Amino acid sequence: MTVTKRVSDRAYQTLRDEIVGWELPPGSVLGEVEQSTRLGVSRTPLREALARLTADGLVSSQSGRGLVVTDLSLASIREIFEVRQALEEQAARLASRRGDTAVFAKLESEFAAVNELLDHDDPARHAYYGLVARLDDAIDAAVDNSYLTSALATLRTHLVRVRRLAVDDPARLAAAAAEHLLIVQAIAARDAELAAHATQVHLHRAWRNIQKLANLENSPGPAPIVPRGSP
Amino acid sequence: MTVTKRVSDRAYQTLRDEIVGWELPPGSVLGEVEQSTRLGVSRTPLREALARLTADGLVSSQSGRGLVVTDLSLASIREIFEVRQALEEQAARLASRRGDTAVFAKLESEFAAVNELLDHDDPARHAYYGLVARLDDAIDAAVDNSYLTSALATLRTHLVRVRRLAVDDPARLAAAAAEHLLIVQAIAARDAELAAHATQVHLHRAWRNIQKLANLENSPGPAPIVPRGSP
DNA sequence: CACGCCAATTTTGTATACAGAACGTCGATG
DNA sequence: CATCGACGTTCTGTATACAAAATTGGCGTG
Repeated sequence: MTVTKRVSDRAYQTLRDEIVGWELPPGSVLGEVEQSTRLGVSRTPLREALARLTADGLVSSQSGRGLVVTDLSLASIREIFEVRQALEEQAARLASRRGDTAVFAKLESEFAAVNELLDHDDPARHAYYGLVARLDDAIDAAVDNSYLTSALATLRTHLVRVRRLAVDDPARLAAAAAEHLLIVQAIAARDAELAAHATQVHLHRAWRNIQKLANLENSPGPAPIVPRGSP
Repeated sequence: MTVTKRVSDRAYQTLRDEIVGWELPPGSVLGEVEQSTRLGVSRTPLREALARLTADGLVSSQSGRGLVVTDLSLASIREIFEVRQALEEQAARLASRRGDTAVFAKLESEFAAVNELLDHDDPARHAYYGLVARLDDAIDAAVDNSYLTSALATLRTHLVRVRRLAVDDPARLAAAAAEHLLIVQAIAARDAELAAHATQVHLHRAWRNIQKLANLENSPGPAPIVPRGSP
């Protein structure tokens, strides 16, 4: 357990968790004095936390009128996925070349048995997402590229926020697990091209699934997935 | 001329320019009080500037002992290029699909006549790099993806710092211009695949050129390109 | 002579106070 | 009744003061 003693780090993590956990939904305005009193910290460390969140792209200064939580329109999710396509394909390629085969072989066996994880009714799918997180960690370690790793980290933060929109689809989850299995197999077999292509397939299907869900919720039109609003 | 009135922004831009301009070479330690007195600002806005530089990856906290300007080893440049491969290929693809053909056709004619720019002896190659910057801007506008654009912006900041290592090679500059020409032609012709491949070719050659220069300077060994030191 | 510990100083992290700017509101006037 | 302007409130941005932590130097001891 990494105990962060810096107050600004605690404020950052708290706000970040609240944003990705939808306790602070898109459009929420974050006044400095308001949040500093709420979190019990001074304005100085809070400003540092907000600066980091701005750098992450989780909040942005809406026309000078305070900071607001970035919205999650379908268009912005598409933008995230376009970057994700580029970075995750590259990560899959590099991991195939540099990764520890044994590590990915073990992950392969775990993904092969993922049905058991999905059967245990775990409302938040903690076991499954934990396995995916361990795959992400293994890829990060394999690529050994701090720039790529940090870029992927911020992307994943945004994707956790998106996840809320797509959780309730067990069929999609099982399909995603199968797609992950192919990616891990390719990396374990040091097949960079297959890993890259399998990653593209996975992201294509994930994006299509999000599009489908968005169309179901508020059909039709290019409207934002969630209405703006404060808690 | 965008006049930045915020003191923290001025401090950020000043430090950023000094870092990419090698006035603050890699390894320089940036004490808060030292820099705040030097720039004539208080510590609070300076800390915000340093936080942004940290987010950019230009400075990092070296084991708690103050902030230091990130070093530019050959390994770190390779990492930058691995991310660049992924993002610029994607940008080229998307620009080919979404770009304004007329804009890129005009840039195409300018790159075709780039020899004239390179003939005028401009020590800093301002005209040439200005043209490249306009190409970057056109691509940013074409891709219309804020996440991708901001990621490319930070990458380009690092690349300006790298540029110092590769300026003195007119033959390479002419070759790079020809490579850029092909990329622009492909985008103007809406040939996404060719644009992607031409981008890969360009980045491959640019990286090879940097490797060659690094080997010439301090052969052999995986040593950093520049020795660490303060000004 | 080397290793370790203690103290002094510098440095970072946090809090608060002050100033300036922007937004909203209330009132007055056309 | 609508619109424009001025005032007040509230916000961000900046500076400074305070506290805590870490490093460096020196001194003592093994």
